[in-house]
This record gives sequence, C-alpha cells and structure tokens, in this order.
Amino acid sequence: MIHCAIEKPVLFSYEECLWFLDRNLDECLYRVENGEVVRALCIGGETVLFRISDGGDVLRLAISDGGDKHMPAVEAFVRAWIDFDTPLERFYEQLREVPALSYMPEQYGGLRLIGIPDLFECLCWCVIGQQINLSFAYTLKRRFVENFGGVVEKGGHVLRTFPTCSTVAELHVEQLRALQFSGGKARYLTQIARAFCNGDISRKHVEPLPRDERLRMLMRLPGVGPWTANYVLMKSFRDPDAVAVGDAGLLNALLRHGLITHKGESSRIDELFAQFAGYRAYLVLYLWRSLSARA
DNA sequence: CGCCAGGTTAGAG
DNA sequence: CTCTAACATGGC
Repeated sequence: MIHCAIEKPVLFSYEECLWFLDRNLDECLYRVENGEVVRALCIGGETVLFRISDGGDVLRLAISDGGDKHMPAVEAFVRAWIDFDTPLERFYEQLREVPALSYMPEQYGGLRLIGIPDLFECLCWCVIGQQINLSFAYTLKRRFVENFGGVVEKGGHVLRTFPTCSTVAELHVEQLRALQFSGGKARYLTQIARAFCNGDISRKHVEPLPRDERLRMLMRLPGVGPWTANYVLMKSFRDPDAVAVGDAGLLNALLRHGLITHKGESSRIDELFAQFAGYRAYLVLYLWRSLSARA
C-alpha cells in the first residue's frame, strides 16, 4: 500500500464531488463507501486498485500493494477525472450576474466536472444513455460491464473495468439485444468498437483538432449525433465551452429557472450561454446539478 | 394507458 | 433544409 496527497485546488468541495459520484446507486465502475471512492484502473496492461479519501486541505490517494510504480499515472488520472486544474472564480462571477443562477456558487460551490477520460468508454456511455431515462441507462451499463468488462478482486473489493473495444467489436447484436439493448444501440456499440480497433478513430487523432473538426470526426461514427459529440467534448476532452445541445435535462433545468418559457427557444439559450464563454460546460453541469435534490 | 427519457437515423416533402 | 416515425424499455 502506497499513499500520496494532492493539494486541493481553490473552490473545491470534496463533499459536492462525492455527491456527484454517488448520486446514482447503480454505478458499476467504482464504489463510494464511507466517504471514500474505490476504483480499478488499467495502466499499461496492469489493473491497479486505488482509493480516494478526504484529507482536509489535501486529497489522499492510496494504491493497493503491487501498484506502487503507478502512482504518477493514478494521480494524473484523478486530477483529470475530477478536474482539478480549472479555476472557477470567473465562472462564479458569471453566475452571480444572472439573478436566476446567483444562488449556485453558494449551493454547489466547489463542484467539479467529473469526466470520462477514456474516449471509447465515453462514447459507449453516450450511446447507452441516448433517449432513455438515466436509471435504465445505468442498468444497461451495468449489464454491459458485468458481461463484457474485466473483474478485479483485491482487499475484499470486487471492482470492474470497462469492456475493451476489441471485446465489444466481436459481440453479436443478439448478445446485446438479450440484455435489452435496442437494435440500434447494439449496432452502434459494435460499429464504434470496430472503428477503434481499425484505427479509424482514436483520442490521438481527435485531440489535436479544433472544436468543429473534433465534432465532425466524432459525428462520422454511427449513433453519434450533435448531442453525443458535444457531450464527449465536455466529458472526455474537457472542452470548456462544449454544450450538449438539445439535452432533455438541460432544457428542463432552463425551464425550472425561468430562463426559457418553452423548449425550442434556441436564441434565448444561445444568448445565455454567450454570457458564459469559457465556462459553458460548467454551466451545463451546474444546471444538471440543480435537477437533483440534495440527498 | 400515456408521456417522457442525458437522441439518432432514415425517409419523405 | 426541415419534419416525422421508429427505435425498445423503464419510471412515473
């Protein structure tokens, strides 16, 4: 067991981030227990288990034995996953300028944009979640991971890793249909997996491109439309201005705040987001956050 | 039973 | 380019 402490950034709330990580009880890629996050991570062919806990001014990381040499990679993953490196001061100023949103820095202060660093995982999660309610989406993801992903058992924990593209590329549509995936989702998932295996797409290819090119590259994949492409920019590439256009939850949040009176007021939405240049993705996150009551 | 859900696609006009 | 139906199923 090796430990490490990361200094928390300004405007960081362990509690808020933990709330986000724990808000859905059916998450299968990590566990939240006793205020700690436990997760498995594949690094260079090895699977290491790590644990995150609150250490006051620091975040504590612990890696289970054997994984000592992977601490730098785990630390880098956690920093990226929980978005340590975005300063939020300016965003909170922007929120305070909009009366309907001015409560947010107080209510959700320190909430960070928890990402999905792996591009393949992020795309699969989008396809799984399209046009179904979130709880069913988590059910489908669990079935997907439990049936086709990896398992690690260490120190009394059973943890799972996301299926690899080579595994998913070999799946038959009927295997996914049996898990109650629609025919469309089943086809998209296997086709996207093949695109990764073929090298038709990879993070390395997409990352260097400007936003429009990234969107275009992503939308060439089957099952990837504007919503998914922007969601991927937000959660996997950390584009600060990516907005999941037309998102059902986002529209509901805008309605609840009286920022629009009916869905389809795209010009008014554009105006609002224009005020949040540099932090549009964070505005989406905080609006999503507002849809869930505090536990 | 009906309507909506972290949408996308194919086909028609 | 815009509009529509179909997709499959759960939650309410």
